[in-house]
Amino acid sequence: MEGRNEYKKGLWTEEEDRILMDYIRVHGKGKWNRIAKMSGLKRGGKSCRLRWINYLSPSVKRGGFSEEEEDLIIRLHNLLGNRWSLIAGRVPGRTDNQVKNHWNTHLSKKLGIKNGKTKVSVSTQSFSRESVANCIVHSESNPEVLASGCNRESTVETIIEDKSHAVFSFTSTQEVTMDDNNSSYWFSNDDLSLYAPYLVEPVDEFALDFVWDSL
DNA sequence: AACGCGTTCAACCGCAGGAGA
DNA sequence: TTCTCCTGCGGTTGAACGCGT
Repeated sequence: MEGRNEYKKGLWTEEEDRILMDYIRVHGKGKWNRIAKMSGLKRGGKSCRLRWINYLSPSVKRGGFSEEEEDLIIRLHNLLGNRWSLIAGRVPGRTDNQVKNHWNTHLSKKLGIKNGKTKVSVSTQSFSRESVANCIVHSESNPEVLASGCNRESTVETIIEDKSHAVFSFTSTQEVTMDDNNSSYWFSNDDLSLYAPYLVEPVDEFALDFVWDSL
């Protein structure tokens, strides 16, 4: 059906927009496959639905995102992850596609998030649960060695916490060194959410002393 | 002016789940 | 219960655009 080449693809023309608008104005939305057939458009139902929801609907807000909208999206994304429709549902006038695109092209860069990973910088190599000031990192291959260095891309394997420390155990393709005290590590957001949610969603009482580095 | 390259975002794709026959 | 149709979702693609050389 839609998989075959009987439907037009690509950008919509003004004429197609007008036809779809006129049809919906008279008959209402829904039953998109029927609309596609009855309106005379050579478009699939899915394409018609998407065009209406993301562009033609009067409830869609055009133009750039405000700071308030961005802030809301960031907070909702921390809470919900990539559940764009849920996020969009709480940002008036914005569609899931708009929110998703804006996140991928602007906000992920702004926050230093790439490929689902977040860069966490710590000022020293010890990590106190009370002050949450520092971070102890042990290498998987050599548990005795404190890891340091910049931009190490890592996968958290385990994290052990007691009252005063959190110990990340991770794999890394890079050699672990013991040099500088100014370290940055890349951890997947999933790992952080699971093992150290207070890093992903800062909580005031922990008085986090870390920086979300921008790229 | 022409070209190459990176960025943006509209649109597509595959899949899952719900509704109803 | 099973099947078909419809809708909605998240990831991906590619055309259009802007900018630097």
